[in-house]
Amino acid sequence: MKKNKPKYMQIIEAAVEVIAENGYHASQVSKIAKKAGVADGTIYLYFKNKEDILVSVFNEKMGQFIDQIVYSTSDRQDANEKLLTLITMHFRQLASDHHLAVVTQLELRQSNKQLRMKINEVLKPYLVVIDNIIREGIKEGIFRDDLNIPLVRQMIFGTLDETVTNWVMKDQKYDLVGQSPDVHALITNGLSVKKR
Amino acid sequence: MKKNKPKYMQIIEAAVEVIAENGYHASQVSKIAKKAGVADGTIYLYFKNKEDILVSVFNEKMGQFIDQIVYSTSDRQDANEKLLTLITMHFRQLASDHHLAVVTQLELRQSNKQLRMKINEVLKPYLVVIDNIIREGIKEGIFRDDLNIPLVRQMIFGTLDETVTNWVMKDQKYDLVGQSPDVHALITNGLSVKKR
Amino acid sequence: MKKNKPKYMQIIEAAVEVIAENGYHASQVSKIAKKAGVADGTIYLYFKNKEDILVSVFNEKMGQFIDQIVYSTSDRQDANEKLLTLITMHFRQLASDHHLAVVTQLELRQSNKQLRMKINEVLKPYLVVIDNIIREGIKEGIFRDDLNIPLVRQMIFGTLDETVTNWVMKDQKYDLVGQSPDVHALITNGLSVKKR
Amino acid sequence: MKKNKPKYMQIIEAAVEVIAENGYHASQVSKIAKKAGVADGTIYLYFKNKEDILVSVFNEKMGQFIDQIVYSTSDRQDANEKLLTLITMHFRQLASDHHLAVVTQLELRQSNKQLRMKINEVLKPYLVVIDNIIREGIKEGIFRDDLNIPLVRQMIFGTLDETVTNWVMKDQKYDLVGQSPDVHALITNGLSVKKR
DNA sequence: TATGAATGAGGGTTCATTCAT
DNA sequence: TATGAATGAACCCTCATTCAT
Repeated sequence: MKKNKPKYMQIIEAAVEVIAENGYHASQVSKIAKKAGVADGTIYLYFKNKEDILVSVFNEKMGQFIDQIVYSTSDRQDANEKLLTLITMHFRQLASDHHLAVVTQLELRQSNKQLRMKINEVLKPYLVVIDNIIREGIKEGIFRDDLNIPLVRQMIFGTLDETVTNWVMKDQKYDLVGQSPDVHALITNGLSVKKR
Repeated sequence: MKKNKPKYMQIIEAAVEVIAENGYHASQVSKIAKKAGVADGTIYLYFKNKEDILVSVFNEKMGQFIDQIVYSTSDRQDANEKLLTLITMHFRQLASDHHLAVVTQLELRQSNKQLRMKINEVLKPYLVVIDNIIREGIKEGIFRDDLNIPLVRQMIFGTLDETVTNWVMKDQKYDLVGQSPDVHALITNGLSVKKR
Repeated sequence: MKKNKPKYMQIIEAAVEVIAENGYHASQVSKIAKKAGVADGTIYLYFKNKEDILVSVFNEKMGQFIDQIVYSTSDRQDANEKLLTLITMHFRQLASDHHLAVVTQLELRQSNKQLRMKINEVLKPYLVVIDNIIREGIKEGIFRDDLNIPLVRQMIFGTLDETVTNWVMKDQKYDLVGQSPDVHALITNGLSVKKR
Repeated sequence: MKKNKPKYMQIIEAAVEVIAENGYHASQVSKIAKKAGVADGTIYLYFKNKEDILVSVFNEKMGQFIDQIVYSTSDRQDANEKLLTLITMHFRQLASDHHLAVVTQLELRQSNKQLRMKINEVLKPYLVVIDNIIREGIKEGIFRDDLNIPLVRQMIFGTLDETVTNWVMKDQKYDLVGQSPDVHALITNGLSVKKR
C-alpha cells in the first residue's frame, strides 16, 4: 500500500500547502515536488497524474475530517445534540487548519466537473451521517416527521458550506466556531416566531 | 454603449453555450468566436480579454436573474410570501435555462479567486434583497427578532445554492421548482416539531 | 501626384511623431492614422502598406536633408570648406529636429533588410555628394591623390553617423554642432602628429 | 554554470544561423529549437525568454570577438601597430564568419532600444580598448595631444562599422581584410596632403 | 526507487489590411 | 474619397509527463 510509505503523505501535505499559498492554478507539480523535497518524477511513482494528487488530498484530509465528526457524534444522546456537535466540529476543524479551509472552500472548487464528481464521492459518508441524524431526530419525535430528508441534508450542508466559505472569503477574520449555536438554532427552529 | 451592439450579446450567448458544453477550462476564445459567428479578433472589440467575457456573462445573466427576483418580490404582501417567491423564482429561472444553470453552478466556480471576487460583487444586490426580506419579516412580527441577519442570509443562499447544484449534478433529472414550498417550509420552520 | 494632396504630408508628419514617441515596433498604423486625424482605411489610399509609409517618411525627410546639404555645399570655394559645411549641416539638421534624429538614428534601423535597402537608395545622392567633394579635393591638390574613394566615403559617413547616434543615445544632452570643427579636423588630418 | 552545458552553445549557434538566414523578425523560437535539435521547451531551460537568447548570442560572440582583439593588441609595440592590428582583427573575424557578420551588422540592429542598450554594454570593453590605444599613442608622441578621445573613438568605431556594414550589404563580395592598411592610413593620416 | 533534463502540445492576443457603406 | 468595423494569421511560453540513468 503506497499510502503507508512516508513520501505519500509528504507529498499530500506539500500539495495542501502549495495550493493554499499559490492557489489551484498556480500549483504546478514541480512546486509540490520541491516543497515535498522529492524530484518531479518521484511524484509519479505515488500518483497517477496531477488530478490524482488533488483527489488524494481531498480523500486524506476529508477522510480525517469526516472520521472526527462520525466519532464525535456517535456517543451523543439525542439528534439535537448530535446536530450541534456536527456543526461545531465542522467549523472547528476548518477553523483550526486555515490551509485546509482555503483549499477545500476555494481552491479545489476550481477543478473541473470530473474531479468534482470524485470529490463528491469522498463527501458521501458525511452526507450519510447527516441523513442518519435527521432520521434519528424524527424517530425520537424531536424533528417533524414530514421532512424531505435529501432536502434537509442539502439545507444543512449548504448552510454550513456557505457559512465557512463566507468566513474564508472574509479572510477568516471573525470567530467561526462561535456561530455554531446560532446556526444550530436556525436549522432547528427556522425563522418564524414560535407558535404557542 | 457596446451592450446595444448586437455582436455583444451574440458573443455573450455563445460564451454561455460554449462554457456549458465544454466546461470552463476548455472554453477557448476561438471556440466562442466560432459559435458566435465572428472572427477571433472581433471578440476583442467588445471585451478587454477572456476574463472580461466571463465576468460579462455573469453580469448580464445574473443581472437579469436578480432583476426578475427584485421585481417579483416587490409587490408581495408579507415577508413570508416574498421569501417563497424568491425561492420559486430562483429555482424557476435556473430550471428554465439549463445552460445557464450549468455555467453558474459548476463552471464559473472554477475561476480563480480574483474573478470570483468580481462575481461576488454582482451577487451583492441579491444578498441585499434577502437581507431586506428578513428585516421586513422581523418588523412584521413574522420572524424572530433575535436573528443574526448575515447568518440567516448565508443559510438561505447556501440552501438554495446547494439545492440547485445538487439538481445540476444529478443532470437536472427531477423537478426543481416543485421543491420550493418544502424549502420554504424548512427555512421558516426549521426541523423541530412545533411547540404548542 | 498623391504627394501634393494635403493628407499625404499629414500622414508622413504623424508617422514621424508616432515613431519618435513610441518607437518603431509600437507604431501601429492605427496610431499614425489617429495622430494624422484620418481613418485607418484612409492611410491605404495614400500608401501601399505600412512599409511604404516608412520608406516615404525617409524619402521625404532625408530628401529635404540632402537637398539642404547639396545646396549649402554648392557655392563653397574649396573641398575643405565644403567638407566642413557638410559636417556642420549634417549635425545641425538632426540637432534641430529631435524627432527626426531619433527616427533616423534609432527607430528606422529596426526595419528589416529589405526596407533598409530601400532606405539606402534614398541615401545614395548624399554619398555621391561626399564622393564629389573628395574628388574635388584631390583635383585641387588639397587631398592625397592615392585615396580609395569608397573607403573614404565610408569613413566620413560612418564617423558622422556614429557621432550622431552616440549623441542621440546619450539623450542629446550635449552640443552636437559644436563638434563639427573637431570632426572635420580628425577627418582631414587624422590622428598623427604632423610631419614637418 | 549553464554555459558549460553543451545545449547552451548548441542553441546559441543555432540562433546565429537562424537569424542570419531568416532575419531578426522571422526568427521564431521554434525555428531556433529545430535547428538546434532540441524541443521548444528546452530553450527555456537555458534562456529566460527570446530576448535573452539574442542578448546571449551577442554576449558570447562579441565576447570572443573582443577577447581576440584585446589579446592580439596586448603585445604590440606602439599604438600605431596596435591600431592596425585592431582594424585587421576586427575585419578578419567578421570576414571569417559570414553568419556572424550578418547578425551583428544587420539583424541585431533591428532590436528595440532596450535590447540595444544591453548590446552596447557588451561593446563597452571594446571601446575601452580603443580609448587606451589612443591614449598610448598620445603618450608615445605618435598621436596629436589635442585629440578629443570620445570623438576619435567614435570616428574609429564608426569607420570600421560602416565599412563592415557596406561589405555585408554588398553580399561580402570583396576582400574586407585587404582594406585594413588603407583604413589604418586614413585614420592616422586623414585626407590631407602631408605638409612637409 | 529516485532523479531531473527533456519534451511538445496548446491558446490568448495583436494588428496590418480589407471592404461594405 | 473617406470611413472604421471586421478579419484571421501568427507566435511566445508554460508545465504535466516521460524516460534514460
